[in-house]
Amino acid sequence: MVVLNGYTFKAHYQQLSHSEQHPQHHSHHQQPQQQQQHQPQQQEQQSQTSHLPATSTSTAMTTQKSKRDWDINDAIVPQVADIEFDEFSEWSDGHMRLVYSVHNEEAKKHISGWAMRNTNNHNVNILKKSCLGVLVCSQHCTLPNGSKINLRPAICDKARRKQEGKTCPNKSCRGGRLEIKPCRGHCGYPVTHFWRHSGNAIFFQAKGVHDHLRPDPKNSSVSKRAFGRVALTTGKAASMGSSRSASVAASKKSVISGLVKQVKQQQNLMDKVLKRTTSSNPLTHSALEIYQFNACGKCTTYSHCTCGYLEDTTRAHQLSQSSNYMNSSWPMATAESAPCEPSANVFTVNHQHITYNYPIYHATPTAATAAPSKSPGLPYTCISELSAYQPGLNTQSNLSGYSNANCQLAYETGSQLATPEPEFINYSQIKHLGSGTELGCKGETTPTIKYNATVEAQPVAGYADDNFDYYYNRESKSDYELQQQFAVTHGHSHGHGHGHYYESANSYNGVSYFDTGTTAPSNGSGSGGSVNSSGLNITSGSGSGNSSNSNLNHGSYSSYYDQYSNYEQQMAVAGGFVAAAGGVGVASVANVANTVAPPTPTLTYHHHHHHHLHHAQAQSAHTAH
DNA sequence: TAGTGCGGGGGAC
DNA sequence: GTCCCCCGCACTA
Ligand SMILES: [Zn+2]
Ligand SMILES: [Zn+2]
Repeated sequence: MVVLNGYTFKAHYQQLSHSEQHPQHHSHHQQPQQQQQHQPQQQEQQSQTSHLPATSTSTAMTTQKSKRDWDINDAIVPQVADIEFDEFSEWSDGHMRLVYSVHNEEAKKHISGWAMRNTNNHNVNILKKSCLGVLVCSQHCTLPNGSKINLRPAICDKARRKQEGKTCPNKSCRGGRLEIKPCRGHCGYPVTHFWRHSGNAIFFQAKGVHDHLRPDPKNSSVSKRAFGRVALTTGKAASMGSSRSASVAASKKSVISGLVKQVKQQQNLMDKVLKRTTSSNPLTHSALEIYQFNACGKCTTYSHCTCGYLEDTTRAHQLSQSSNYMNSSWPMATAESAPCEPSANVFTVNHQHITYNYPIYHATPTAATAAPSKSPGLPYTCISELSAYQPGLNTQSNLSGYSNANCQLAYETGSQLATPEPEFINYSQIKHLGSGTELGCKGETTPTIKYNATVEAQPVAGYADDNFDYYYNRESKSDYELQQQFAVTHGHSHGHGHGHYYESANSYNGVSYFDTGTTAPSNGSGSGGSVNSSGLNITSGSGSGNSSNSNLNHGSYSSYYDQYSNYEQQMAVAGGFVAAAGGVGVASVANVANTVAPPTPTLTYHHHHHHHLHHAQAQSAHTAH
């Protein structure tokens, strides 16, 4: 099952929606990586295309809204039945959300075919990764099999540095050097993946559409040659993995397949962009879908955004002119910088960096006009396209955290691989969120908090079989929303330079980490969580992660396991929900009656600026005040 | 040796 | 003060 933009896409629905828009695509199941190299990207691709937003796509889909409408940053994410887990998608692309079983080995490892590297978002509960793009030849040479150099950047910084500048593995290439073609698939920033463990599920969310081909696997012939393991003879197929003893026929065959593969990938890549240009009317169904599909929700400009698709014939043209892969940068460089425009009274979601999050929606005419200035020195203009959204249309798309806003960002193609990427609620913003103030783009100061669950303009026919509606679909402000609001308004605290975000709950104190392999401890007994009623300073000795507490799960992904498992279970009983991104402390759930207000998740920020305290120490110091 | 995640902290803003 | 992002550490495969 796939959840996209607030909609649930069961297999058949995916097919349906897909066939409606992209009849050429079918099954959404991904191929194993091995096969990937030999098969067109189509099938994988479709996973992405089928995730085109749904807004008004079809009645079926609209009515399919379910408790699967979650965002990785929701305080509460749905609980998913075992049978509903998605198959692992190695090449997920586009804005999408998947739910895996905690027993899914691949999911547990947070792997991806794309070169995704860890990004420190200072949120131990949500793992963020950003795409490193691909390694290409500076000469853009062509391999004997007709394809281009398209290698997988090493995840390890050191290893990657060694890769860069190496001579092109293509023997027929003169002077080519390997260089990184950074991913800019998410409003000019790298595509990001988010992982979060909760209950019996692993929640995965991807943001952005890769603007580059899938990198060859590390063990590809070209890769081996490039990095010194295997020699690649000029006549041999490069990335197809043909053996040295391959016959001429086999060689030709692989050459062809190599060509076919990359050409198809390229085609798909262009399709991803071109399809966004097919409609020039932002209000048309497809345009709206595309909006939702591509918008990062934070950036508000689309005129130059890599995510853009509106009207952009120029870009499309340039794209189509590019050879096998696009140039190191998008044609946006030639685009004009569009001024920010006020948005209508529409909702959007604030995806500021630093992530604990409850996406912040703002519905102010002027809110979405600020320039995020995400990356200093980089031209980054924002225009809200939200005006395309009429409240009556369907704001459900916002539920997923994606607004129909785009951005424009042009920055140097350098070795900068980090990910200044649009994200979630900003801690500093949280603390400004008070009563009904509003917060616009980064840098603005007048926010109105709206949560995923509450942006809906039009109540959707509910699901009688669970409490989803109760929490998510009620027209009036729900308890859930109130909780969330409380959480946020109280979640702020000592926002200082370096620290981490922790979620805590007023009624909680207890173990911080669970073994992902086991069920969450029953009514957790506390192990050091200390909570104060203000929610300002909550933590536990184990709060810092895997370093200081024997209670910790030393699995590499234990941190992403929801801390609120107990509560989650309670909620599961009560309403089929899983409480969220818990930070520190889970505790006597008994106090948190299932029908009563859930424990208020609060955000705690540990100040470490210029201090070298361990978390436990930091906490003591902190609570001392 | 590389992949992975955690997290300190410099420094730009 | 905020927070992007570089970097090192620990651990694993
Ligand atoms: Zn080359
Ligand atoms: Zn990418």
